Amino acid sequence: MAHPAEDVRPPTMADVAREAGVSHQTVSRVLSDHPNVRAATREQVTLAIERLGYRRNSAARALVTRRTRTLGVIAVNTALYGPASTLTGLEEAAREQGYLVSTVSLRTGEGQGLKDAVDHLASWGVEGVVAITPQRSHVQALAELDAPFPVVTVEGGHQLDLPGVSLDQELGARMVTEHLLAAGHETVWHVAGPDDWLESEARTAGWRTVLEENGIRPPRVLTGDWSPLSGYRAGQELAGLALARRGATPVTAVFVANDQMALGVLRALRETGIRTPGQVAVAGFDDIPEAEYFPPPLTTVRQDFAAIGRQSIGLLVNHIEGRARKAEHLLVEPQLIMRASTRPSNES
Amino acid sequence: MAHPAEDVRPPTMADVAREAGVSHQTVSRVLSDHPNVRAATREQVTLAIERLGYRRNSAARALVTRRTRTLGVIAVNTALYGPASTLTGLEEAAREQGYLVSTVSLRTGEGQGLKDAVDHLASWGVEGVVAITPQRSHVQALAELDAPFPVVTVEGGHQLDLPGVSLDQELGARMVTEHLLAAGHETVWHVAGPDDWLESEARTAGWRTVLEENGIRPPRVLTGDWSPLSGYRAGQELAGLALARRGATPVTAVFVANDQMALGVLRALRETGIRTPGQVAVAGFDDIPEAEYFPPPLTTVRQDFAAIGRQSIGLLVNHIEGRARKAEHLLVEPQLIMRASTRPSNES
DNA sequence: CACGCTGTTGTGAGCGCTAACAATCAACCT
DNA sequence: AGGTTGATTGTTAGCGCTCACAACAGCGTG
Repeated sequence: MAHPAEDVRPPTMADVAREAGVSHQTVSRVLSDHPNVRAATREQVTLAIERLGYRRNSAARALVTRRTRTLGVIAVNTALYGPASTLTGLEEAAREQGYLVSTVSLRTGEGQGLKDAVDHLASWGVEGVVAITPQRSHVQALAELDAPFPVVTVEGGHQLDLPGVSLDQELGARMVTEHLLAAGHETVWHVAGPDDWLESEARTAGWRTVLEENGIRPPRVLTGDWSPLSGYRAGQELAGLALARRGATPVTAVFVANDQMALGVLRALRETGIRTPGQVAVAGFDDIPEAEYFPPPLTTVRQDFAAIGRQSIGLLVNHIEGRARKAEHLLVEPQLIMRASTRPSNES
Repeated sequence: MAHPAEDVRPPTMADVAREAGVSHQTVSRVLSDHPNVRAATREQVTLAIERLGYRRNSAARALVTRRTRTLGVIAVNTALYGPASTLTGLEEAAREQGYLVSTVSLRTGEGQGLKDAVDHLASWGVEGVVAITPQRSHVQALAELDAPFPVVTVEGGHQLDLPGVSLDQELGARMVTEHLLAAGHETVWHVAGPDDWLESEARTAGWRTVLEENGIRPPRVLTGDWSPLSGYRAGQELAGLALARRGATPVTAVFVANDQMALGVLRALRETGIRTPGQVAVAGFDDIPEAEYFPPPLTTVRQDFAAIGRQSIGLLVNHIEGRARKAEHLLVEPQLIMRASTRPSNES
């Protein structure tokens, strides 16, 4: 294996053909599992391939077939647990289907960034893109961009005619809220995520619906930005309300729109001397790995990110290969994880 | 099959050439910013490109230049905060340099998975790979794989002759340990990460060195697996030791090898009625976004993931473009973030 | 004016592969 | 036997691009 020159080119199909004593076309047939090749020939070729360490040149292949077998993923905020997990799911599913996946992470979706990302991917000839862009404005921008390939959204809502996959956020919120009401709470307060986010809207909607179904007038919604800090601030406000006790609606249960904010709420309550769940029950959303170790362990809603990834890729590939035409929208079921933070206790 | 319009092929360089009234070669020159093109001609071509919505075919380009301008990333455990953040940094840096980045996430690095990942990327003709494989066995396996392209490791240590970038884990551990000793603690206990991990080893080494430098015999090391649960277990053991009080080495300060385990330790201490930092000070490593909202806010070590990503890509590109030959190893400086969990209090 | 130079443009070949078609041969039928 | 079939293999022509080189203009120089 002495490499005298660095420039030794990798073997080509012609090299293999020569080595096996057949034509390059036969080599091609073996590689693409064409049925009409004699077993003996096939073996010759396979052996030659192995001897030379041959590997098909994907660029040449792409050039002639006009298929790059490459998918793009555009994601915002990839360091967060949710997007990161979805990414993993996407990537695995795509690899199984024989696609290469290329990711573009945006810090936070400025409109220009999105366009650049699409451009970047387009210039590499991706055949389709999955966009994890959970803000309404992004989905809007994406729809208007009119990309030259199919686009599937994750958590992109279904108001526009882009196909997509989402967790049933509303159902998740309903489950939490119902769980809290069932535990005997008179009402449930809510710390929502930022306005523009579709997940945020759906969770708030689910919460509101359940309250209204039970004839309860929903209390004022507090709003955060998903960060622990914003949760902390909301928690301080809630703590104030809980202690004041003169308002018509007592604060004994809070549904926080994600686990990180819930962490902040818990801290604020603790600092104010309010016991959880004794005086105020708290629930979150996402089930991040830390949630089980929060003080106290957090009741939350788990998302099956792997399933979301698999379904998105499935949908995208269907579009690419022309098996789907319309803007289908799939929902994945969430799962309620009950932990100590909403456990009914002996205290009032 | 009634898609008459679906089959319109994207415009080629020849189309642009015809539109602009020049040869395809001139178009190519404009596209690659060749200096010897008359300004007027250049404008003609640019206009034609715009009119037709032309885009260079990357496959054809790759075929003739033998450069795919694609990089691979192999990462284990991408849903964790650290790897996910590094990934973002890598991806941005690569895009800036005009490379496409394709990620392969492995659940947890079985040897076969690694080989498959390299194969997958190789079959797409990546020009180099960044591997975020922080376990010694992975790096070993990677070195033995002898990939047909340069490989740069992140947190891969420098004992093998693979170039790489790492945070100066040992320095980080030293900073924490010194900080705790300076606060007056007689000794510092340590909850380490799993054995095979290089980060784990380096953090333990840094801690041990500082103790020895100060003439303190390091207490027994507890070991976890990075998860909050394992930290919780270690915390229970430490709580037992702290309360027993008959051992020669008092438990008043603990350096936990990552924040998630520290969360578990904190919970165990709290449940046993031990106050933090009053009775036992606790420090972590990573500075995950939640750390600031732990009970109490956690002293920890912050890593500059963006810098790590940028440097890895820089190193890799240098190797690809032949500007670097030897297995250089870069270190990134950590930053100590001091919070309440190690704040000296009035109690002894 | 012949010569070389530089700047600008065009021509032709070929990267490594697949798709379409042609060629060959054995087997089978009437 | 002659023709038809089907399986197997080879031949040829590009895919869209870049590279090497040729061609030609305009210019200054001896």
